[in-house]
Amino acid sequence: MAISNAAKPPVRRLPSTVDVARKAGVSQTTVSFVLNPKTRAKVADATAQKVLDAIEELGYRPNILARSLVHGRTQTVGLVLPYLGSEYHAKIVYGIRDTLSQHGYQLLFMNAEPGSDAEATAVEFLLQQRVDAVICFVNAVTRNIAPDWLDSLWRAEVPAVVVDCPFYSDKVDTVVSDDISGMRSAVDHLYALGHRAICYIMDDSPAEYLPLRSRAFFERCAELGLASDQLIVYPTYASTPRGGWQRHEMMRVLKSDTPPTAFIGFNDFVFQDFLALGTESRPNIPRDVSLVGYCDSDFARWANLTSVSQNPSEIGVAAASRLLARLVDPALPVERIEVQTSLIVRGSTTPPRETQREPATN
Amino acid sequence: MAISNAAKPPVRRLPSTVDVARKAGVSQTTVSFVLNPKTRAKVADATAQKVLDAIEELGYRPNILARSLVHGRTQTVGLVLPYLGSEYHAKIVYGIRDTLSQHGYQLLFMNAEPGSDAEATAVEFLLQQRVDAVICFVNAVTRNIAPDWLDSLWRAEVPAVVVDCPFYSDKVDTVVSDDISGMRSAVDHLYALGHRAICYIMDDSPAEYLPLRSRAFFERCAELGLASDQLIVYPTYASTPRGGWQRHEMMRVLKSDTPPTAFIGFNDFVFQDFLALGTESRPNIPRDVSLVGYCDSDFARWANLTSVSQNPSEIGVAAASRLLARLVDPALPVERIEVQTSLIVRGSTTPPRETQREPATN
DNA sequence: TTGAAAGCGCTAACAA
DNA sequence: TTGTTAGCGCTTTCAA
Repeated sequence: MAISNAAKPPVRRLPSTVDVARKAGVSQTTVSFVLNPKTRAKVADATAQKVLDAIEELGYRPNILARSLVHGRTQTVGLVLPYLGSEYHAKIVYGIRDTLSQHGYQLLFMNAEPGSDAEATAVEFLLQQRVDAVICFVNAVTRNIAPDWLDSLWRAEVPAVVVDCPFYSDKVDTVVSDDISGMRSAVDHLYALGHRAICYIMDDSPAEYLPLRSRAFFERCAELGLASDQLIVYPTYASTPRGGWQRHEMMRVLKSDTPPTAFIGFNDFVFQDFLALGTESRPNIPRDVSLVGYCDSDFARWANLTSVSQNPSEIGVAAASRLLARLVDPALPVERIEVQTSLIVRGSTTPPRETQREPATN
Repeated sequence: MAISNAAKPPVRRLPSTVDVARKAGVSQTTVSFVLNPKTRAKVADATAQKVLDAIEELGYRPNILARSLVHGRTQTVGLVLPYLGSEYHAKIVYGIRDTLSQHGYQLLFMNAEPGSDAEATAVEFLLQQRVDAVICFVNAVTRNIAPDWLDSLWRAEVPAVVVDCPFYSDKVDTVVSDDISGMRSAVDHLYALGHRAICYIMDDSPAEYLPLRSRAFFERCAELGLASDQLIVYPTYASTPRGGWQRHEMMRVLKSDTPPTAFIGFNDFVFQDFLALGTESRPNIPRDVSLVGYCDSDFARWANLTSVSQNPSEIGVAAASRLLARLVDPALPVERIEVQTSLIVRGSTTPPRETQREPATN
């Protein structure tokens, strides 16, 4: 507070078109004409050169704020990003950024913890900045509950797309990964290899908000007649478990009466400490046990882990494309776009050992 | 006028203070007074309520662009971020964001590949957006060569801080990690444990642009009388090597005539495939060989890897603080701020095996 | 080919 | 307590 009061620096006015015009001995209009490619031809070359010289001398730089004020458009799309360090989100954003920039839009991000007040503030700030459209992530942390800012977004009638939205919305376009077929492909892959006892490592979402992919695991197991009672619940939200916790849990399950021959993780990282461990004390992968992750992270690539890719880049492209379409025609009906997953088969999956053939199917 | 309105594309003008004023039956000034906390008291409650009702009814939302145009300040800091998926950069940005928001500044990001045209465009765009200050990263990919936009930043006389700047700049404040003492702490740690043959895994920067931490490795080895001819050069820039490449190189070195008893990596990730491997074929960590990484990434935490932390959050705080200081006093002398590293000792380092004691010191 | 002038939405003297 | 008015920097008719 003291600082914001003290922060009263002398407002240094930057050079404007008026300054440039005066220096070049022309009118403000002429300067504007020179600056705008569409009107550049209206000005004689000699005059234009004088203007350009003045611009150079003064270090003039157009003020987009003023331009946007006149045009009523900013050629800018706002994006609220919950996580900066996430490969998955990064790839989505790259897809968005590249698609938008090809169409002359700049992508402006803000970052805020998912579910925080700052997140709502960020959306509001972007709206007040008059971005032409907004892209947001609705994160799992929000527990499938539509945040308030989703409503203000809708009332603002600004073209918007929500990515990763776990719940259905009839107010705003959503782009999501096809979690269900993604998980089915993982189960089916193991089933085809001969596995009949699969342990699922899931996150600790409350049962009523179970992510689609978890629900899909149980459904597919039921359809195939597989037991799905071997489970590890990973405390994502409560607290990050100590290194070694995950390994310990997996070893415990493997030593049980009905040991699984394969694990499926709700993401790749649940296998991290299991794989990083000095191998004396853990089974061989994939000879003793098969592993399937979810996310197709860099880690999966390094660890040679079979994993379900959500094709995040395509998610980004889909989101941006939808936005561009709605920018052209705001009356488009609300849509839910599902992006297909791909199973990336690597070295962590193989048929189960012969010895475990008999008592497998339940 | 009516004609030009009809001819125009359907630019939907959002409600403005004029609309609110008309609806509330007051003047534009009154609306402005109600909106601004500092002048709110000037307006009678009854009048204010009429204004607020009108705002609610119209779905009015202030236009920051216009406000900024008047004030000449945007209360916004622009940030160009080269990598979105990097934990390290994320932690820096969180530090920046939190510090700035405490002082009433919003952080607006743009993202662009380091060294690309888009990066220069992003800086220029932010400047044209009239952000009050700019923070950039100068990445190693730029090969220690000052990018052109650094110069335009300087000429714009906008308060700016460059983070991770590998070269010295007398034009702009820089905040960097103390790479030299960071690497020295890694070498010293191993030396104190008794290691006398250390293999360094470095990136493939050309010799003349060697990162400080690599230079520091060789210098410290020389000071301690350690051989430093065992090297693995990791092709960061050329192409990401296939999984297993790194492990293969490390095994090769370990089977040489003068095997090292420890490795230091120029980051944590060079050890990833070595650690993820089915352990039959690799030595035990730390019994057979010690490992020290650099970055203190999540991976290091999982893998129980000793690593040098650059304290990225502190880097962010330092950068933001410096920016705030310069915002108050633009005449501050240019500074290079070094943030201290911390050696995080974990389970990957231990004294070398007895058998290798004799021929160690060269 | 160039210039004058009217706004875009908002703020802040200055009046009333 | 409220209103009038003059800009902030730019674009864009319309006129010269």
